[in-house]
Amino acid sequence: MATILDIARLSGVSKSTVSRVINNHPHVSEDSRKRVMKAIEELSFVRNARGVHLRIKSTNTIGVTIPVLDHPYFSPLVSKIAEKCRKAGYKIVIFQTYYSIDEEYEIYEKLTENELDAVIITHTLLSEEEIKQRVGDKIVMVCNEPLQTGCLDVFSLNESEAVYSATRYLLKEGRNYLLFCADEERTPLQQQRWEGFVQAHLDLNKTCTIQQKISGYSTIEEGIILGDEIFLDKSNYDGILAGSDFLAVGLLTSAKKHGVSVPKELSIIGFDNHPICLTTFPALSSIQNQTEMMVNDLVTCLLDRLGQKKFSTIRRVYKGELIIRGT
Amino acid sequence: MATILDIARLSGVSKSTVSRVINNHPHVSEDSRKRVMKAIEELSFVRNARGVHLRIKSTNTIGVTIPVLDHPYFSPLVSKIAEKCRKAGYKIVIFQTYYSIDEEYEIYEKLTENELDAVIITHTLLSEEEIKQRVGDKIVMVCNEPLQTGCLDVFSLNESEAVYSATRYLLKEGRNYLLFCADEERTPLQQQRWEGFVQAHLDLNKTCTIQQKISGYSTIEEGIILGDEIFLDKSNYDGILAGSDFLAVGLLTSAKKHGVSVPKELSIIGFDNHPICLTTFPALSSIQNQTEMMVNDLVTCLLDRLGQKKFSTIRRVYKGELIIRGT
DNA sequence: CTGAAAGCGCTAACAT
DNA sequence: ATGTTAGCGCTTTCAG
Repeated sequence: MATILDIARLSGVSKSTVSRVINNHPHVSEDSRKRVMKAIEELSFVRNARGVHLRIKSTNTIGVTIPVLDHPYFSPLVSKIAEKCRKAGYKIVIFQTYYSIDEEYEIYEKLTENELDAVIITHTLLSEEEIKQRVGDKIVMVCNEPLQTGCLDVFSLNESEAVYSATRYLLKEGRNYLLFCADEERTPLQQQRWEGFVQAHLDLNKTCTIQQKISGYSTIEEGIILGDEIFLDKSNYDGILAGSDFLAVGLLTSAKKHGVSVPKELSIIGFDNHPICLTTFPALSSIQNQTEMMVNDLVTCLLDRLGQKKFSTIRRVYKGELIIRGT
Repeated sequence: MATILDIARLSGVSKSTVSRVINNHPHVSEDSRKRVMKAIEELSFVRNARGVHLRIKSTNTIGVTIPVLDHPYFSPLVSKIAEKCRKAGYKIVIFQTYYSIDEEYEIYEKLTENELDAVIITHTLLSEEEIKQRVGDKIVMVCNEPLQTGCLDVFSLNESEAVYSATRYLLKEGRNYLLFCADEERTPLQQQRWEGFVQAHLDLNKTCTIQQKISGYSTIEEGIILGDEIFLDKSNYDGILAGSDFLAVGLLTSAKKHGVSVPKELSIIGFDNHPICLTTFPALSSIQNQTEMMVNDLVTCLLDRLGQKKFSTIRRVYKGELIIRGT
């Protein structure tokens, strides 16, 4: 592996000049430049990023977390974030956390150890305070997870309101015994959703117990499995709030199999308004959120932070919209 | 930001000893260790990875490419790869290529510039030779893309055979005019699939023209759009080989909408055997591949390469299986 | 068990 | 326009 020193020697100039050429600095004679380029070619030199990073104290890289790569909601979300950051000239790398605290720790470590210039987290099992304490004055931005202590910049959706309106809708439609399905119940997001669910019941003078909540299901397969359990003994649920559209589709598939008629006997509402909603019969009702705007604002804010602008932490919440289709 | 020098000074030892403590080296007195730990605590020191990387000439990081994050086939695939590598003690980072050659170049650059110890590519628009020429003796492994010139280690699926058997099946069932849908037709993978399609026709003495091939569709939405075009003017296709299950589901949705009866008038076969196959009515026929085994073998091989073992390039192909359901 | 010293590859004042 | 020099933060011989 040739280094700039090798290039310098071969082309008869100094390291500095080589560096100038590599980085397209002005004030290099055409002659020197040519000789350097030739040497680079000959030795097939490539810059060693490790040296650069140490020297310039930056890696121009932003980390983005995702619970698991293969996720119908988070994949498109992170994809959007990534695209925006790239356009702003940053390299972006994606980390899976597997809903694990230890994985999260590792990412914050990468940040504090300077492998990353900033990280964007799309979900977390930690409190804002703990994150803040771990990363100090390094930049971390929260996307999608509704944290609210103001330690970090957070851009999130109004989860409780979305669920509230969906729940209220179902109850007003005459549904009496609803099931609430959470994905990973430990996150603040899921807690907010549950609160919306409970609040809607309260406001309409309906009772609602913790029995109506079930956690840990999110995929199509899991929806089918869960449905097979629920519908086998002819449950008395007449409405389900699924934590994701995929889960909802799995439930719907199972309901059909067990002869439960949707929406006659059972109503189902999904989450995220994924295109899959259009493929079922009847088409799946769902909740759509303004993720696009959320991502735009977040990245704008991030760039300001990276540009050393000073301002107090930002917290912005985006509204959801209930989309009623056939289920 | 405190450095080991600060720690050394505060604890009254040398940089070397601090380094030994940080890295859990033996031969450090209990006393020194304690003083160093105390200083680390006091100054809330964290190691700067940039210095480490430069010094140890490694980042312990493996890059994995994915065309786009939000992809029903690649997401689970990359997820599996990532998990295996992590278990082997490597950090892994994921890069989106957006089916763009320039993005690919950037990743190879990261490899040659030593930001990465190895990269695994799950698809490519380049030839093996060009990749090899760009990365030299750095490690790049190919997963899923059926390259065959032997410059690199490649682990791939037998795409042509899978499509061949599906096509043959449809033709034998009496279907006469099939449509072949490719995702991104420039890749070798898609070319192999097309070859399988053509070969099956040849072997059964059927004609087949380039008109029967269509490219650039892969999502549910695109399936619906494509279906809306095809079924509007009552096409005479009586069978479709969709490049992915999601595309197939979109097509199926559109077919229903236009009153095209499946499987009576039209047969559809998807690809990848995603759980979504179970959610349609009739359930979607598809092609299942041995991705699990492919990933295992690939990572094993990668670890050998990283462990400096010498052996000539490996090329392994895994068989697919046609799964006939209702469509 | 510990410290001194060299050096990984690069950039950027500063001087000329 | 170019070279000299210092140094980013760390690990690792080598000597003691």
